[in-house]
Amino acid sequence: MTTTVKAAAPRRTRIQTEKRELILEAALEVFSANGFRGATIDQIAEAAGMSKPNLLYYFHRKEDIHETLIQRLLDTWLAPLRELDDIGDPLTELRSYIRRKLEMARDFPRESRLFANEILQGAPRIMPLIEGELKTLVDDKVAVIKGWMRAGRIMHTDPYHLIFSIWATTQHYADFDVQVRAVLGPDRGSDGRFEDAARFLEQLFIEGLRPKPE
Amino acid sequence: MTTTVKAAAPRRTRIQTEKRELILEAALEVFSANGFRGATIDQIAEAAGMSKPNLLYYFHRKEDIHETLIQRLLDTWLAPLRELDDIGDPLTELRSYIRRKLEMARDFPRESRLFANEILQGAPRIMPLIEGELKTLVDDKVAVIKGWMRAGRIMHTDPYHLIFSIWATTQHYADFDVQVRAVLGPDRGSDGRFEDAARFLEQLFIEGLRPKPE
DNA sequence: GAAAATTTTGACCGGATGGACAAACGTTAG
DNA sequence: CTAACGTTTGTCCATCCGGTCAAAATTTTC
Repeated sequence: MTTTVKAAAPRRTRIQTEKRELILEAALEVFSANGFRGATIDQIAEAAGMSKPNLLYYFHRKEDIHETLIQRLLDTWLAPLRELDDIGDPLTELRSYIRRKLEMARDFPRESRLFANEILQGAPRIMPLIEGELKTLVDDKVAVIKGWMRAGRIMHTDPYHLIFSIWATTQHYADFDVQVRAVLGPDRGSDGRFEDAARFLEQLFIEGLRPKPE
Repeated sequence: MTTTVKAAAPRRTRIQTEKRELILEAALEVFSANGFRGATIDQIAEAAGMSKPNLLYYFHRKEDIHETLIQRLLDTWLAPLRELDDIGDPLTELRSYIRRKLEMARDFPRESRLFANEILQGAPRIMPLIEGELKTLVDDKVAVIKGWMRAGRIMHTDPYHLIFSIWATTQHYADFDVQVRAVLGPDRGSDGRFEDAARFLEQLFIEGLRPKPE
């Protein structure tokens, strides 16, 4: 009963589960700040409060840590888009999608940067996921958006580029955080920045910039 | 006459000028694809068609190459924003700014990625430039945009976030190119992608998504 | 509480990488 | 022709880094 022939889930002790989690947390910090190549096992080990050989007891190779991290990431990352639903008002749906995505940039900036780092370098380690899972999901949601357009419920434009623009604008606040902060100055704290951004993006996507006739 | 007391521009032979240019071109390729840490002097030397010690004859340290590259980059990079002008129709001005910025993403993707890499890692090497030159320019243009808003010539929103959103959406096509390509599929070549993007962004920024009443 | 299994550590290895250097090789000016 | 200067190369070094290994320390199991 406890043994299966194929791909049994690795049996893990309490310590293994805890330590692996500790390592992944530390690795997220280090990878997102330095990229895969820029991060060293020693750095991760130190951030996790253990020796390098000890870390390598839990993850045999540096790449294994990275891979685990990325695999988890993508689920979290695509969750907001998965929620985009055909029922309800299209503009409201899109507005909430933008808000959710912006909240992810605020609450998980390290995950965003990890992803950005990976894509920037040509996605060497996650190309299959991009071409598979991600593309499928996008195609799916594009169909929904096209439906809205055909019904005249939102403007008629390119749905792919609409999704890209939402990704770009929201992730910008995580990936380019230092630049945003430097330009805005220290006046507004993190909360204020994201409030302003949310307000702005909502208006941009719904109304655009052309002034309404009185 | 040929000697000045302070900081004389380095006197360079013809060969030096040529070879330095060759190295910078090669380094742009390698740095933008691998990040600073991920790039090796050997790779750059090979891409430039010379031996490592020979390369080090022209640039003493890896960082020197990177620094030179980044310094040049910022000028090119901010040129489109510099052109944003108070004269002329605001919507037209913004439209051309977006188009120019998108053209830069298309024509100089390596520069875009070099910049993105640097910011992603916390801008360790160019923080002063961001807080100085870049911020000053942005503040300047924000004033212009605010004028337009006060005059009711464009919608009233946050001008800083407007600029961020233009940066984000346009640079996305350079920095996340592999993802964009993977999602769109191979149907449309580079030209088609950028045409579609330009059309979409123009509509988004000017009109937004809310359908016009008939 | 002893045997078995798991976890931790220190020492070590081989290859990559940034950089130094002196010697050799051109090139040019007098 | 040759001295001076600029350019190129082969060799070498120290450090870093990913990863191994055997032995010690600890925890779990019976």
